[in-house]
Amino acid sequence: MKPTIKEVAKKAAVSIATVSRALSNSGLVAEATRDRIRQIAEEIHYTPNVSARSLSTNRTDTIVLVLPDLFGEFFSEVIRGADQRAQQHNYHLLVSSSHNNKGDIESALHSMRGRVDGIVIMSPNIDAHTLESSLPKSLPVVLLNCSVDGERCDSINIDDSQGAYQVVRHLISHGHRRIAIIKGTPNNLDAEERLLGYRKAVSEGGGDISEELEVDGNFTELSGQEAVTKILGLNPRPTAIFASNDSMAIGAISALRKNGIQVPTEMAIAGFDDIPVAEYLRPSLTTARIAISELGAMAVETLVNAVKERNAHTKKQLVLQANLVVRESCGCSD
Amino acid sequence: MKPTIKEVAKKAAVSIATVSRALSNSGLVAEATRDRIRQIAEEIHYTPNVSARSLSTNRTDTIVLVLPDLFGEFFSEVIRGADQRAQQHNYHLLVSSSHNNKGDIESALHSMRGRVDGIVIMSPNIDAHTLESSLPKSLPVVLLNCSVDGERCDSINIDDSQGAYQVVRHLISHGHRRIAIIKGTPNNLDAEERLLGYRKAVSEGGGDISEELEVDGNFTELSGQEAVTKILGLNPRPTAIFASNDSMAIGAISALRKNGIQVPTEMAIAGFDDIPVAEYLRPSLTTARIAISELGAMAVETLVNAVKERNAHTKKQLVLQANLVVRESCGCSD
DNA sequence: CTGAAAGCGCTTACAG
DNA sequence: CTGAAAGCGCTTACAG
Repeated sequence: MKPTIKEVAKKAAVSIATVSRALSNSGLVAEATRDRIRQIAEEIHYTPNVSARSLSTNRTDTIVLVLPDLFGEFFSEVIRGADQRAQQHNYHLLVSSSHNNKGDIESALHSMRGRVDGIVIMSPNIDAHTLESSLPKSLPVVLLNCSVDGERCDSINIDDSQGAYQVVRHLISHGHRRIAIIKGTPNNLDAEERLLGYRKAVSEGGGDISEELEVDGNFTELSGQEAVTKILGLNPRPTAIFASNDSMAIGAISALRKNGIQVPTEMAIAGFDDIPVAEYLRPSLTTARIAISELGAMAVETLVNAVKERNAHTKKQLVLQANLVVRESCGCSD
Repeated sequence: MKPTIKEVAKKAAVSIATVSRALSNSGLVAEATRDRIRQIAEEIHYTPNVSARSLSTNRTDTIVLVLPDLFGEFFSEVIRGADQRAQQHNYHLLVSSSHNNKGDIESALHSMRGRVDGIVIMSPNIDAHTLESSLPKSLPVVLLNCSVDGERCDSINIDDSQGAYQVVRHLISHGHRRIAIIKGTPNNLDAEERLLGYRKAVSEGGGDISEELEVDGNFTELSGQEAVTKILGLNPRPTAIFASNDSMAIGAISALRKNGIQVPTEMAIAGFDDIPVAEYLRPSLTTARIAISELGAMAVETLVNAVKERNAHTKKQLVLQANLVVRESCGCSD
């Protein structure tokens, strides 16, 4: 079976305490002893038992990333950034999707107790109370796009309203006055904030504000496609669409093309997120860029710091900017 | 601090053995006792210490998915399927990217010892020897798209050559005789197999076989874009392009459009994978469909079974079919 | 610089 | 049905 510290100790003719110290670089061990122990450990392929170590040290060197979903490039970018940063810090990364479901979040968080040193949770559904009550005390937590305020956790939020404002403002400045929005998932923090940014830009710019211009969506390509049907039924027809994320913009463009409507000449479109594929579409997508993988990396960085500080540090509230990227789909690439 | 089994035992006035049995459903415990213990555990928010349990049981209820990379929709779909199935079986999912790097794979596999009950590894780089030697004995392993043969592990492979064959055959049957291929990453198993399928279809169909038609790529959008430059320089110019995956097809279409070349009328294109976004592109992408999330789910299913069988089962070699999906980009949607 | 021993918090034969 | 006790494999004060 798997060799244990005892075998190493026996072969090296030392105590297990010395083996432990030699292998973990802690405590003073005579160089010769240490080298001998290391070599023997190598020879018999010894690796310390992780559970035993964790039980002693009360650390797991593992963190978890709880995401609402794992569908699409947005989340894969978050994971990529998180994985990379976790590896840099020698942490293992557990991932878990909560399906935006209260029960799933609670059971996920519950089952993580003792399994991880800290938690990054992205839970944009507006349901602050539930989330707050199911968060473990005593364990470092970083909140990503959560509507929970309070100084108990570090948090990172995207400046959604500002990003949406910039995008719509850009459309306005190029003459559009009747701009539809495809909204994100209902009760979703990012969706709400982007809607507010849209409204602010439209009203400031003297554009049409009306409920019929605010069409339902749920952040998927399919919902973007479906929204277009409604938008094309409006009278007068809007001249531009702001999709609350890139996936819906992709779906929308697809549907417009199917209907024989040229983008951007007959209908301008812009999205939000700047997922990697956005620049490779034709027309390439005008959008509000957020550094998605950086978001994942920042979250992990913040969490690792919290773990090192034993959660006794002053909690930070970070905001990640979203920046307008003008490409072809809005028809005003100047 | 976190309550332990002792506190529960004390409050319930029983031994810790009884608490353990009551909470794990194992062993007979009087119903009344069990209910009382459960209630107390609930009250004081007791959760068993995972490390202690693992140390005793020698199980971790965790599996790991080692991927070459985390970039793009392909891998995110694999993770999604794996996560879903792992949750169904009450396993936790660790993810790790190896960057297709020998050292990273070894250290990843090494650091997993004792941390997981089993490993799913996708390592399409052709480097069977290294991989085989760094695989842990005694731990269940499922190989995804690896060129390792042998009956020591379960394995799942995509039928790449057959999929590529179908796609190219389709192009041939619609009159194309000069078809370029954008190859995948060098020394990558899937890339090689797709190339073989391409060659077989072209030669059977009486198309042009030549080295200049086989252009380098590395599975990224950018490389697809770059490949187009070379392809457009060929004389005579090919009438169709088979990109070895969808991401490169997206990059290729982007570059063709930039060059003012209409897809599919002036140049037909097909990809491989059927990533979710493929059907929402305009033109929508003709491709070889593989059930990507299903691949991740199958891998986990197979692994969980191996864990339950204590790895003493007969190992299976599974092959996942790829099926032609005809859409707009090849110009022959009939 | 090294060792003996306690302790981390569980599970599970073994008795009764 | 329940308890006492051994044992899982480490780490880490405490001595020396």
